Amino acid sequence: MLSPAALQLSPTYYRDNFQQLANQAQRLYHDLLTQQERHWLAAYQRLPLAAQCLYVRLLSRKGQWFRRDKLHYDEIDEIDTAAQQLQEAGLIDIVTLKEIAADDSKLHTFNTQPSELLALFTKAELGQCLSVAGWRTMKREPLLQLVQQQWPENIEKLTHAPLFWVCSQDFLELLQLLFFGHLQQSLTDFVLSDLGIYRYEQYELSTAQRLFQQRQQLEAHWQFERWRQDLPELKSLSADALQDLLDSLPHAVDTTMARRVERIRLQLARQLERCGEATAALSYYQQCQRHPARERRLRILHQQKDPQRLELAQQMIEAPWSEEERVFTQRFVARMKSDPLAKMLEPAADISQQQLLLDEQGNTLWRERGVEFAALQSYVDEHGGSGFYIENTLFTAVFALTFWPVLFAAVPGAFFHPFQQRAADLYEADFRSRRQDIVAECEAVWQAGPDDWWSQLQQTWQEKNGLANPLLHWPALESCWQELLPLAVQRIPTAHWRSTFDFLWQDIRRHRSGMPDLIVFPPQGGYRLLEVKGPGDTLQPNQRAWFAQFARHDIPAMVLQVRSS
DNA sequence: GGCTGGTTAG
DNA sequence: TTCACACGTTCAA
DNA sequence: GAACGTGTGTCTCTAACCAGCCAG
Ligand SMILES: [Mn+2]
Ligand SMILES: [Mn+2]
Repeated sequence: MLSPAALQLSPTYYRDNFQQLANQAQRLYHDLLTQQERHWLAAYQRLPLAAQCLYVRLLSRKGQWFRRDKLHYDEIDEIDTAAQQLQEAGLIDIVTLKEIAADDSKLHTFNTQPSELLALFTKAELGQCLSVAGWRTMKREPLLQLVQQQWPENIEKLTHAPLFWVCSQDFLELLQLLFFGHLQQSLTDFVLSDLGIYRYEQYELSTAQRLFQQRQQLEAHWQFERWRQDLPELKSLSADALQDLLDSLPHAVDTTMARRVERIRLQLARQLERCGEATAALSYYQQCQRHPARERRLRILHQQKDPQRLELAQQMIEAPWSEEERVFTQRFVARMKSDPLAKMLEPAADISQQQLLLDEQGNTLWRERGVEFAALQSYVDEHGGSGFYIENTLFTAVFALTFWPVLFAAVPGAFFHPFQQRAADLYEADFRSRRQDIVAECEAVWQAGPDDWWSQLQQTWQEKNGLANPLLHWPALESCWQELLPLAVQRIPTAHWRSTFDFLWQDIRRHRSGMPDLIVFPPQGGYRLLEVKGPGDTLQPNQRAWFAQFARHDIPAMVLQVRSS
């Protein structure tokens, strides 16, 4: 394990990171940039180091106004010189409150509200400098109201020090978008990685394929990502507001954007349903081609006794979009009381259940560490052997370690910046087929036999330990891995591994969750998966999908109904 | 003077 | 940018 | 019983710093 203290950043780390963003944009996307953007980048690149540093410091802070007298950076000796150079390069403006107060047009030029400038000062400064009677007892809000009313009278008394105005946050945003492909990651990711807080696989970056080919595509993404970022809490929105948002969703310009737009369309439509507008939601669900759009539609149509429900149900039975949808449809249609449809259903696989009564000690464990640990201890006490509380972690981990080279293979477009925890297309349907050769190599290892496979797993576990991977929760397994892995490899038959891996391959995104809580290894050999359920809990849809899969492949899984005695 | 939430930094 | 559980409410059968 | 909403704990990167607020 790397200790964070051992990793030191350069004094100008933030500028160096920004430099990487700028360089990549200029190298890969020069032809997609506007004249203004090119000039901006060129102006930045011509600056001396100290000015670049000051600029990036300011750019990465909130707001566009800064007080000179509040800026202190150890690594920038002459802030005023640097600021002067930035002004000459046209990257910032330097202005005093006196100048702003004297010229009405200044606020307009700087696209600024008085409140943005007042935000630079504390309550005490506002009250004392502007001689507001009784400011000490006022809250900040009413004080601001008062001061704004007398704007611009006397405001120069707040400070004689210059103010810096930085307007090009948009450009930084553009660089982020070009580098990461979205706006969720930022310069912070460089730091966290350099500090060793996040550690990423050293995959090979894809240079052949750009994220954006045309300015129009770039603009569409930019606008959408910004819109997405500013989206308010859905819960706070009225039905009308939701409909407006739904109607203003953009047309996607590529499959990536289409996926993101549709995800939001589903969320908005679902929220619209919660507002009691089920009928309106129907038409939005109809535009969606992914789960749970048809599930929601079928529920609504059924509730409204709409005749169309039969046709929809039939389509869903015949060609489900996902295992979760298939499992839902099978159960739901059974309750729809439609003879023709009922004939189309698969025979329902029964899920074996067992009761588990907890003693006094078990009840204590339940309260203190959760129902799963209580069930685990009680079961192992009674039946002997050993057991582990693993939920999704064991199977996704063994899968990820077995196919590690596949997950991080350098396929065109899969990796385009150094801070990805997964390939861009990991959750796409053709992920596996695009890497078929490497899949075959990895399968050869695990099918070579338990010993070869086991040592390969151990080696990858050691080698990759701690590297970011959505299928691997390292800390959760750390304490039990050495004990658990040999048992798992010996006791779980190859055929079961195969069907489990196949199921994961089928839909990595959805099938990474829903696996049972416990795995137990009885003294007489074999293994068993146990899903623990307290009194008020039943199988979730994704858990049903896994249990259906277990039934198809004779994998020993059951539900443990836990009751306290 | 303690508590809290937002911002900044590495 | 999670995942799962517990608990309470509502609704329909 | 089914479906749903909500709160909770787990996970969250962490710590310093600052302003605002309020109880005493
Ligand atoms: Mn669970
Ligand atoms: Mn459970």
